[in-house]
Amino acid sequence: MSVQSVERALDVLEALAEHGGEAGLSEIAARTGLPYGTIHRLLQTLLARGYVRQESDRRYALGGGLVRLGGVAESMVAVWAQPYLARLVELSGETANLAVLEGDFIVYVAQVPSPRRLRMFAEVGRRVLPHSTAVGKVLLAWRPGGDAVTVFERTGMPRRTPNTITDIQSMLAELGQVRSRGYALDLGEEELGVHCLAVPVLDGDRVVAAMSVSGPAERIGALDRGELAEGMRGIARDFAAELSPAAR
Amino acid sequence: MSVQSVERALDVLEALAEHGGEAGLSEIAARTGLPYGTIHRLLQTLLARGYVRQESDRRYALGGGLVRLGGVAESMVAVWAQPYLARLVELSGETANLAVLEGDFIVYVAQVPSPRRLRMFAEVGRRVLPHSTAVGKVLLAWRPGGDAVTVFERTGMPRRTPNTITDIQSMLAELGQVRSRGYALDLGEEELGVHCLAVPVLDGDRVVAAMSVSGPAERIGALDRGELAEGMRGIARDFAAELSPAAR
DNA sequence: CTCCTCTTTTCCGTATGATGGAAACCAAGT
DNA sequence: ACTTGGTTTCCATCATACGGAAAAGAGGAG
Repeated sequence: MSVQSVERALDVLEALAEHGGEAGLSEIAARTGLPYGTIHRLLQTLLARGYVRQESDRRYALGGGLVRLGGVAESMVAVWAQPYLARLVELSGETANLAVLEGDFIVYVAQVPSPRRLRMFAEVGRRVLPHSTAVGKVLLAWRPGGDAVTVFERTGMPRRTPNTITDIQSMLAELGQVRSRGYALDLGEEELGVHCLAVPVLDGDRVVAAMSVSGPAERIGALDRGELAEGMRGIARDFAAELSPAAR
Repeated sequence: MSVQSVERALDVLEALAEHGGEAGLSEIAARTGLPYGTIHRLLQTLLARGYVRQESDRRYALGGGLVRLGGVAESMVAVWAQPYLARLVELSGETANLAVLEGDFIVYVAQVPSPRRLRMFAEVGRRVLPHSTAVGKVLLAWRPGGDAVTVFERTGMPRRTPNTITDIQSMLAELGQVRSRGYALDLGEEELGVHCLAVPVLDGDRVVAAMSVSGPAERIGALDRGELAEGMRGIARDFAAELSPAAR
């Protein structure tokens, strides 16, 4: 049914990614539980094709080939998302966005703008830090364990507006709340006067993306959050279903 | 030495990417020359792991897993590039950038700013169209055959300034020149008053990235282009050597 | 400088697991 | 209902990946 060596090669790449993109042979062995000889052979193959590179201290790291494939894949996701984002716009009347976590940044990969005259636009491709956005909170709230903490340690939590949450304790509390109520808010924390509401796109219990609607504070404030979030979760679920129909 | 099934799985992924990220089984077979049964089995494996997804019309497409790995890999490249960009700044006195082609967009993945008071800054992560930048020209000039044409067909070539090259014939001539002299210029084609000079980072004869320096027209104009380009090519070569020491 | 330890790389006989041709299946159009 | 083009499944065969263990390197400590 499934090709063992390919699965293992993927295990190796994932182990490498989880180690921050760089690891020694033995660290990979510890993570994957595979014998040294096997890992080494797989790495040689990936190396020859440019999907892994070897540093001077003979540690291994993810290589440029993945950047290429990842880019193509990302542009596809944007296309698939279009109809779902359109539904979000219809539901809320506001601009809808799809964002993913890439490294430590939030990247907006697709958008459908609101039909209103006054509307948000966050150009597709823009990168922002996670702490000041609703999509960022969603993407981190559903991550395993201490992921969020380490991300914030690396990026810091610079103040963007007076409303930005800049201390890690408050943020962790916020993330807990986000998780329990199923959606995240951004009340002018990235830009004053701009509010957002975001929900996760879940594949099983793994978050693969976040969808949000954003617009001027007054209009967003006038909506019934619970109801809106409920509708958005439905759309996010449909989208997730299209992304991985019966995978795993 | 090398694991056959992994190599073939990579062939399949690359074939998919070259087809624009989406293809039927038989199209992949045509490209790779592998038997149907084999490809199908490999695809099932990649499918189960989320690196490929299947559309409702049972065609295959690159999946979300690649976005994740690609993101991690990209953030690594930025780190490795730092010292080389610093050398570029030292050489030119201007801001140095590293950019890659991601889908149809140019993405700036790393930057070291100039020490001058008046300096360029193009925030890392920014996406721009290729036709109006020196890095864009470089990345397309070294691509095989008609790649450049198809990219421009998809993106169009919107006028950014009076200097922007907006017609495809002139652009193809420009790319030929870029290739023959070994570097590309942007003379205020993306933004008036801002000039850039870019060189390719080559792995064998494949472009993996482009490095550029950019600054105010007067200062860039005062430099000896040939000499600067020569120095930059050396740095780009060193960087390429670090990226793939003895690969392929 | 030499020894010792830790990590990476190479080797090779074995049996596991990938292979691919061909047949069944499915969808869509005629 | 039939034909066609593409996709999925099957299975006997043997090429291939496997992994234990030994060799080679790289550092660090004495």
